[in-house]
Amino acid sequence: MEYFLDVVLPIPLEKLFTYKITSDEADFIQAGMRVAVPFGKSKIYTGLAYRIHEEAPQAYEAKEIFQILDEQPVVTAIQLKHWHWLADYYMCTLGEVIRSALPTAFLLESETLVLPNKNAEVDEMELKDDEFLVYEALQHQSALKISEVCDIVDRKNVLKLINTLVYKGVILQKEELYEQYKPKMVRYVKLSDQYEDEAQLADLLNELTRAPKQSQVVLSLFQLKAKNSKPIPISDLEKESGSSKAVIKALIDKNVLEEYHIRKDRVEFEGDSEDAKTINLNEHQAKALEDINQGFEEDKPVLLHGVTSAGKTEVYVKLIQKCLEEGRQALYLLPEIALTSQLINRLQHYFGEQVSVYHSKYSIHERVEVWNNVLKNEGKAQIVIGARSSLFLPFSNLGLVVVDEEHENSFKQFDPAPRYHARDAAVVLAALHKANIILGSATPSIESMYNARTDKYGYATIKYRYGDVLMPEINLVDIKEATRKKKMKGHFSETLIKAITEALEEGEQIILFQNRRGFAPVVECTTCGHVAQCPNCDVSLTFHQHRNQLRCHYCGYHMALQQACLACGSNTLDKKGFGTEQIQEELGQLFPEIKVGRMDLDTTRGKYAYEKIISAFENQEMDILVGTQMVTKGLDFRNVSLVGIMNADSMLNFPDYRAHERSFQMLTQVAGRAGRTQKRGKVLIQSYNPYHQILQQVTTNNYDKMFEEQFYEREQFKYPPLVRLIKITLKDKDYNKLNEASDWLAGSLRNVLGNQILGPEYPPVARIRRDYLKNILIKLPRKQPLAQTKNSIKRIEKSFNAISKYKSVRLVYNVDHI
DNA sequence: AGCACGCCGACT
DNA sequence: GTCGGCGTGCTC
Repeated sequence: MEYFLDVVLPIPLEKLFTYKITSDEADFIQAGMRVAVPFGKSKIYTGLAYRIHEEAPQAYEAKEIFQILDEQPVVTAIQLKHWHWLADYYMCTLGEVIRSALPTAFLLESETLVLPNKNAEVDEMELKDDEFLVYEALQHQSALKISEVCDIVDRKNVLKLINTLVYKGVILQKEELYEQYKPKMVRYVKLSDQYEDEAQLADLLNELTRAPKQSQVVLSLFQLKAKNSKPIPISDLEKESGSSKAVIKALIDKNVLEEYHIRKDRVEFEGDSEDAKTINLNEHQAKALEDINQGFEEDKPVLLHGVTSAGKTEVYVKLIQKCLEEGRQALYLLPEIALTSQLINRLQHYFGEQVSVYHSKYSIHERVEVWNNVLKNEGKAQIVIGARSSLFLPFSNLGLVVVDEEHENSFKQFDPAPRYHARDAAVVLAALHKANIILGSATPSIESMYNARTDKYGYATIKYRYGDVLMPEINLVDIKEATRKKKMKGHFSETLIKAITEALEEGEQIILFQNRRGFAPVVECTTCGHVAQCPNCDVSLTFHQHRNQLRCHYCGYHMALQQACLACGSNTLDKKGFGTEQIQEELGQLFPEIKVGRMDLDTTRGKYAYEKIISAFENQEMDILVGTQMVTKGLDFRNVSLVGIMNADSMLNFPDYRAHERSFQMLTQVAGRAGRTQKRGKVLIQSYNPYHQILQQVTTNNYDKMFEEQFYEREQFKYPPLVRLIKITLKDKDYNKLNEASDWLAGSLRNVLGNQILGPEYPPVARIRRDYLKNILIKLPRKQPLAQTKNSIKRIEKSFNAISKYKSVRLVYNVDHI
């Protein structure tokens, strides 16, 4: 009997690939194990075992698998189900889901190595220059990677070269698989066994009198041993004895000390914790908890709508505690890693070492460890806090999902497929596990509120801030009027300057919100009107002060700021608009003696960059924090009494059906950072149009009014949640081909779906990274069967791909595009 | 997606 | 004349 294995490969192809396996392998392999398989001419890929069967493929001869990589499945059946749903719903392949779901360290690929042919007689005169360089390099090194060969000959394509060398018998090729994950080993030391004997030990100490450094090390070892009986890491011994690695190494070499290794988790919690039972909820929180549990009884997701600073976290902690008591795992999803550090501290305070963290700033090794801990249902992974990718962890027994700040757009993944919305995917995940799920926000998304009002979701609300703190006082500042009367200093109105001065005098901190990074978005020549453009994208370059550079925020292109205009040569360059950097600089001029910090994409690059800025601000090392939307997201600072929004108009005027909803959320959230203690906080919103309905709704904290109006508009103009949106983006380097192709595609779609098709249209930025873009939007009525429509779309895509001139045009689907 | 094979311009 | 560009087709 022959056995076969269907394998999912992490590539954007619909189909499974079938490999031949032996009957032993067939007995051993289970779905969800990783297997290394040959793919294409020479490569080895990691795939996921999907199904074992005995049906030999008809059209081709199946290859044999290369290696089984796991003893036990690393992916559970529930995960596979969930991933199928994702691939289906978000119109991508299972392979693409796997690619972003598995920690990259799990997906090893082979690398071609070039080895010298030891047996060959090489006539050096027979080799060309490039060939000789490679040959010579291999005399000193035992193997070269392809990329190293490229460096040696300074060329991009070395394939032909390598083939020639193989043909001439100079080199051999080998495919090498790398296991990327390596457990972290900590080095420990102990005294060699022979010195257990008192007499031997005395001799040793005698001997060492002439080596004071070494004898100090041995004495320190005894001191450490006396403190507790735990193994002694070399690093501790180094510190205790105050001597160098070399001294310890000498002792190890002399066999006085013995070195050994113990495997250690990279991420560990140290500290004390307090029982979650000690939390006392106030009456509002307790009522909310009751309503939540009511919703859970009915097996519904529940929306928790609590004002900023209402104490939602305590409610979550109670829910998590109950979930753990039932012996089930809990997942806490956050939109942004910026938020995790504050939350980790709070959760660890209650749940100690049961908390694990999972997000993209963790190293590939740390991710594997968390993955394995979750898979084995280890104690330390009972609660996982993480960004959207933690949805993919191998939970076996998930009991609760918390989606905090559920309105956040960053829950939707944009660039690589799967373009999923973590909140919606979490609802599905919870259903698969029969787990409870709670979505929390101070400003729920229109979608979730709609679901709550139509009884699809349960609903709980907290209308009062924790500890009876008052909602902040929000005032609008008309800067149109102020500008006319020339009463602005830079971007600061007199009102704002006065408020800042007052807060500083009181020793309080201030947050200033400016939804744009960099210094000035546009640099324009006042003589000829020329504006510096990105050569790869259809946008103007943004000026960044600290590096004196012009940068493109789409492709990362950058150039030094020119002294003179590139078009006409005059030196009348003027910086228009303003970003966080410029605000920071203006503050320096207005208030020279205070400390100003900045938090935006540019200042939060490293792994601990967020933590540094946040804790510096918490410790009041800065008086004012200037930031982009990052500062709006759930951060909790005690001493902030004033929040200033530099300009509310740019958000409101954004050309998008969500602009108003988003502005309301952002402004309400950032306002919520003010006055989190007894003193009532103050918020100033500068705007050219203070009578805008959204600004009025923000100042009166009228979510309901905002919801009614926005919902009405979406009903009128057919936008979600009343319809489903699928956006198809076409990309091509050739402008004319793109236009032709998108017209063809839109036309074919119209034949089937009629006036549900909008476009094709150019997006606001019509060229990115040298690719021209065009969008086609599909608006599907809620009741129209989704699966059927997607099938029609996929069918049309097939015909599209069959047209050879459109081959180079790439299609990107974005379901429920935001 | 990679990565091969295959056909056209700019250099030794 | 070759080298290297990238356009098309396939991967069990």
